[in-house]
Amino acid sequence: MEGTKDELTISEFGRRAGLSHKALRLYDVSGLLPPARVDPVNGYRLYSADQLERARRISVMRQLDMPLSTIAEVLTGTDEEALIRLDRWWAAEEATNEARKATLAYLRDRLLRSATPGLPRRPVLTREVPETKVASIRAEADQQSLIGVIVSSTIEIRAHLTQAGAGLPGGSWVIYHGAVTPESEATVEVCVPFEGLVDPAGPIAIRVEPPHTEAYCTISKDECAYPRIMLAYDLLEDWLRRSRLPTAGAVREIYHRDFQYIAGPDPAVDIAQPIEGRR
Amino acid sequence: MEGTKDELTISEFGRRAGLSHKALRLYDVSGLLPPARVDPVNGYRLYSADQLERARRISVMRQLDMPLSTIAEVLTGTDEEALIRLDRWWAAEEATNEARKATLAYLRDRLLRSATPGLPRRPVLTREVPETKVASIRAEADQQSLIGVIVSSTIEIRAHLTQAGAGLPGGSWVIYHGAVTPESEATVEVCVPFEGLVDPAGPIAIRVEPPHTEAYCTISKDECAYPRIMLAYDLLEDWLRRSRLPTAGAVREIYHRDFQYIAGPDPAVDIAQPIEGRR
DNA sequence: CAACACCCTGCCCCAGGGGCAAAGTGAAGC
DNA sequence: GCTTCACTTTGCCCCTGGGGCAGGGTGTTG
Repeated sequence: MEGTKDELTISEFGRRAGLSHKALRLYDVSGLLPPARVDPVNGYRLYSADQLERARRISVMRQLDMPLSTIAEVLTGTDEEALIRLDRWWAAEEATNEARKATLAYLRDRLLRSATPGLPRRPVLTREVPETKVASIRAEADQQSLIGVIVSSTIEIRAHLTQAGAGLPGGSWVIYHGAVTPESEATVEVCVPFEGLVDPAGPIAIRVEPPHTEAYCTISKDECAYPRIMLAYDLLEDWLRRSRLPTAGAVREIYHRDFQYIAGPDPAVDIAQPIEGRR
Repeated sequence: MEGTKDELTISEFGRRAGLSHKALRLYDVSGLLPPARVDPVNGYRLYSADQLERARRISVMRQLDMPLSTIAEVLTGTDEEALIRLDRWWAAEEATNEARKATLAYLRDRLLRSATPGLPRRPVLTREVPETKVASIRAEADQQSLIGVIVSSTIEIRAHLTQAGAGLPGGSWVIYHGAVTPESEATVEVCVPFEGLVDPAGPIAIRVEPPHTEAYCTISKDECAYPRIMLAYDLLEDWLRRSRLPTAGAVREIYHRDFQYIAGPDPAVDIAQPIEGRR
């Protein structure tokens, strides 16, 4: 025993703090909790009783599944600052948990739909789309930045078209040249149709969208959030597989004329897939 | 392109399912999602379009942070069964999240208390404890089994003492011969004091608890749950450090005479630490 | 002097992949 | 036929947060 000396060996310290000697060794080499003193002869780690408070805090934070790097950040500075950073981290955790809940709801729906097949609550239709002149911006986007990219690009294009005196028949769409999932980013192309003569400018390109046939499915703004929106994609793909029609181009989301980014139950967006139609 | 053939290469399949080729390779070797066919010449993995549904489900479940082994379990059998297992898993996740919330509350309290020092909301007192004859059961317990072990041991001892015709002055306590944290288990000793002459039986030992001085702190049943109960331990330890009195034995939780495992705000439990008192 | 309880470092292991290298392979263009 | 490009395979090392074990040093106690 150490008696009156305030130096604790690693296992004594670990016992009092609720940490294994393996964890303490790790926290030492990572700099999160270096011992007060290391015996230069032994190499023994010697902790002071004053370090118990920090060690216990670390132990509790690990029980919250907080990464060591985050713990190190949170525990710098005063306790008031630590409290603020802790609350901020927890808010982020709550947010991801909300996202998990939404994902769970989607998964349940998918399993239920498969359990009771033939329940296409929204029809998939086809239509002919005429040749259209569009101004577009291509950008890389991940799921976090996607909405921001779409909104800002649309505004930028609209401003350019208006300034150029072009006619705006309304509506716009986003072509997904790859899958934007929580893990992978992809190129998206924001398109705004117009009438008249307009020069390209900066990131804004002018091109002609060729005429085509597309299969589409209309959903509301409420159904437009990830992962709920996946249901519409599933529906469309199901229809395509059953109809045996080959696809002809990238999938797109078409925003109706009066679309605003405010939630609501009214039809507002088409999920569309160009197909090789009968001409 | 594969054309009309229903065999997809690994990257095509991954693109359609939202899974990386690394993940697919892993799911193959782990048996979670083996490809429909492996070309014996190439070694190329060839997936069928029918496997897309399972792959997408796996992808969504991974977004929920479900371990691969759990996914494999959940996805066996019919979709209805899968749904049930999914809900069961989510209920467990919710439970751990509730526990995290409680731990967060404790951590915030600890940081707050340290931020505004000198806030001992409950007094720590000392008292002399006379020599006492007790019947006790020692058992290994982790945090999950702890309450069950305590309750069942207490009942077992009480039954034995009653049957032996001993007098029961009431109350009981649990001595922690080690730390019971969410990670580590330890030996706990459930003690029931009695009067009269009783034989030991099975796991029940008879011994004399020596007279001692102890520092203690009284809390309510509400405050008795982990990790909230840690506050009482902190309080006691703080007091001990400031009083500079050496400890003399293992810490214990003393349940008052009328203790029942029903929540409530009334004082019900003493957290006590034997100390080397002035005789 | 031996036994035992500690302590150290170093190595391999887990999930769930990411990243990179070396090597084989298929199809398309020239 | 040859090159190029895209694609595939295997293999290895990396990350987090430790657990477990081996081999060797140390300090106290009987």
